[in-house]
Amino acid sequence: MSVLSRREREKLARRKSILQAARELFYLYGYQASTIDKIAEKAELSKGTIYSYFESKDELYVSAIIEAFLELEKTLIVATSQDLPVEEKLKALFFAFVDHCLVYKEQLRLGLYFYTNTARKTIPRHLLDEIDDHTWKCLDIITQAIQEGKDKGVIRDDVNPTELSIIGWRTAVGLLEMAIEGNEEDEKMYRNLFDQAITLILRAIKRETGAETSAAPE
Amino acid sequence: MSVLSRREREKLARRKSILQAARELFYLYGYQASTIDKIAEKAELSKGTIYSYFESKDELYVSAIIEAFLELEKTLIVATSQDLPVEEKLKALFFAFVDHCLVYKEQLRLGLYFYTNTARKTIPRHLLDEIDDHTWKCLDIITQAIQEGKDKGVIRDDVNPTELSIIGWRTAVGLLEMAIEGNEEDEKMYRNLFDQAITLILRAIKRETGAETSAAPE
Amino acid sequence: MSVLSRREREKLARRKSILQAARELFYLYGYQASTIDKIAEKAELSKGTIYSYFESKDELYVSAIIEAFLELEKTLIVATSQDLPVEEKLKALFFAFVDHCLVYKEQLRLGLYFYTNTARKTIPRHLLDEIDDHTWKCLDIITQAIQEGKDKGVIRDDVNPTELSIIGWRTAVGLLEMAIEGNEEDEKMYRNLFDQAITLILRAIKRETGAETSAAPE
Amino acid sequence: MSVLSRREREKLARRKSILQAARELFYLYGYQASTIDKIAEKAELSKGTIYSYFESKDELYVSAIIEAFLELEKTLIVATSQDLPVEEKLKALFFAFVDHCLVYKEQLRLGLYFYTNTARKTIPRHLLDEIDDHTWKCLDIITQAIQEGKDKGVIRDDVNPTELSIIGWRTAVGLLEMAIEGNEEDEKMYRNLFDQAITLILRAIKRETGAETSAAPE
DNA sequence: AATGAATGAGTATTCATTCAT
DNA sequence: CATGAATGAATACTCATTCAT
Repeated sequence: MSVLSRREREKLARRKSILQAARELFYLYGYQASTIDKIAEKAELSKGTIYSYFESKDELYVSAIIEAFLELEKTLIVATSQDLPVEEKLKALFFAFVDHCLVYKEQLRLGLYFYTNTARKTIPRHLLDEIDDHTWKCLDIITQAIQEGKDKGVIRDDVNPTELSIIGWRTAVGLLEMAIEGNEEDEKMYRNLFDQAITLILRAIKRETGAETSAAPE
Repeated sequence: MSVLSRREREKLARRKSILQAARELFYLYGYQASTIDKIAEKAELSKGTIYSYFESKDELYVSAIIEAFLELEKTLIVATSQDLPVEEKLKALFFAFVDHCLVYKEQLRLGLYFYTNTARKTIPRHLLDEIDDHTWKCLDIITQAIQEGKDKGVIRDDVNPTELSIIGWRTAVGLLEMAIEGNEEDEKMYRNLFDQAITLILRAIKRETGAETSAAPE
Repeated sequence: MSVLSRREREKLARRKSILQAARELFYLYGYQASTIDKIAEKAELSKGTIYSYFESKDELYVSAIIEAFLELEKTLIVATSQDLPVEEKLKALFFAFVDHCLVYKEQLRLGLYFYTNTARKTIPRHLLDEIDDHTWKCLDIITQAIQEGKDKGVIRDDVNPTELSIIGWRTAVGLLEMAIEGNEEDEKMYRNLFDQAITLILRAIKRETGAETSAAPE
Repeated sequence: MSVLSRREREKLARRKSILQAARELFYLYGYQASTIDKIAEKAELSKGTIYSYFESKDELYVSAIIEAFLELEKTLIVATSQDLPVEEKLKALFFAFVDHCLVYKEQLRLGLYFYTNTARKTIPRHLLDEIDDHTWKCLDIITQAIQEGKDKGVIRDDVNPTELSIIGWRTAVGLLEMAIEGNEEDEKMYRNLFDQAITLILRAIKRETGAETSAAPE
């Protein structure tokens, strides 16, 4: 089936295992503390090999972010493919993102560094663009779900789907950054905050149906 | 007036100028890339002098965060002291925070690093506590404004002021992180997003008074 | 013959050359003044390479002491293996030690620092133990020679071999510390002092044979 | 009585207190770790003041050694002034030195550094000479006591007083270096070693009087 | 004369990257 | 291709010494 030779398959597998090791370490210890030595050791490869797959630590780092994005995309697609009422679907997407980040914490950690760092100035443009592409792909999935809600008349007309998707996304990010630093014990508190946040957003964008609004008729 | 000797005043001024230099560099280049050498050079002082004012780079860093918080607190207090209707006041607080961060961008950058970093494990506990204290002080100002809104019957009963203040704060942070990376040209777009975000929040927490909702009957 | 690969042999050789450079510098300039930079330069290697062979300056330092001890041990074993009368053997051991230190002066210097230094508190226990082990191994060689003398009835019964070996050792050390500071011209004077010292010790511990003491009354 | 003005007396007192502080710290923490800052703090003076009394840390260090020598000299003079039999007096001198060093441990510590260090090359000649002078003064006291013993026929004719004084001195130093590093618990062991050492020396230099040797005739 | 703030050369150590084998 | 030894620039921090007040 596969048109890849054994060699090529091995190369891909090797690349994967480097990325895997890198992601774990980057998440656990941050960018600086995750030395190429440690990554090589964890990947059970030599330092030199790392460099034959990635040009620099920075590229490895960005590749790790992209890898995380690929998984996130898959998760979001699964979530959006479910046949759910609009509100439920938006909630599902919100939590798909939140839960994905709580499991693959490196996604956020990596992203945090990405925003913080000088890296932004040293990383080659095409890699930055690639990350932006992935960000937009994810946002698009959410945007479409919102548009769908508007089409169905469930969401207010004055809602701009793109803007709302960004706001929802960044709200989640803002809370996640806090959450992934918290103790395990605070988990419930954080879950509650996420719940409150999406509930609040949904309440704000729902169309006030006649029934509801004119609740107090007369 | 001042009971400080000239020497003491000079020391304080010098401390300020070190902090100022540090904040700028920390913002521009991040924690790691802002070397003590560069900070000293920017402050036009010698490395040794930096160390006579701050015990370590970590302490300088945390002090810079605290300095930024002190200014933020002042800004928030000014905002909350205005005699405004509840909604207006909450909006004012939201933008007081947003605008403060857009000017003193290091506030966010510093904070980001604070969340990201292993530093969290190496920074002395009392400094961490100090930062947490300042965070809570700022949140308290917002929390009180929300409570005020509940007391006045403008905000829904089911809103938990503390939780809402956190959600609003983190929403702002989430968006700000994106905004401070953007180009100047995108400024309007970001301003619009902030507007949308606070409008959305306010709409979601406002009590639906009979009058308002059924407002437009027919 | 050798089961070591070329690589392994090279590593060992490199390690030796680092130790050699370190020993010379430690001797010439003392611990503090012998910077890793200078050692690296002398060994014609980079600083980083030093650190791939030794964990820290302390470890390098202790390793240098141990290296010196290994050579001393060999020298003492050669001396003690000779088939000599007791007195001659003790004298041979004394001068084996003295001459070894006069050639490998760093042995003493290193040891001096070892005794002087705070290092004693910072050096990892197992390294300290290793040094102590080597010290005792050397002392044991001397102790046995003394015991042999007692067994043969040449040395007084009231001599405690262990204690005497320590006294002899430290007498040599005390004189050596002075000698290695002296000018080349004073060499004869020092040699004379060493002679006097060992003669004095031997005279004091020799059993007073009947003949000599004329003990045999009558 | 004193022809010194108050000013001068104060200066001398200040100098003493600096030396006192320096000696304690030099002994406790060694040369390197005893910073001018700490010495100044201990002496309850400012750093600048230290430098108005001593040209450099090195000079302060050498002055501390000399101060220790002055006290040692006094102690030895007291010991030698007692009207004791030759053997007793030599033993008294030996222990005067040993005990002095065990109390004023910095004497040895300082001396150790003195021998070890590059200092030897950086310290101004006249200071080095001064230390040598003091060393010889102390040795002279011992030398005279030995000569006295020869004159009285208690000590062997073939003993060279100067050489013997050096040997005894360095034997003590060799043992002391070991002793001052040992635990308090080992004190007895060390005392025993000192005893053995001086006993051994005395036995070796005593003239073997007919009476003594044939001691057990009859 | 005393002070102590400022200086800056000096030091151990780390780690991304290269390249000979 | 993979390896891992070697490199050396970079960095936080120290401390003897100076000098304006």
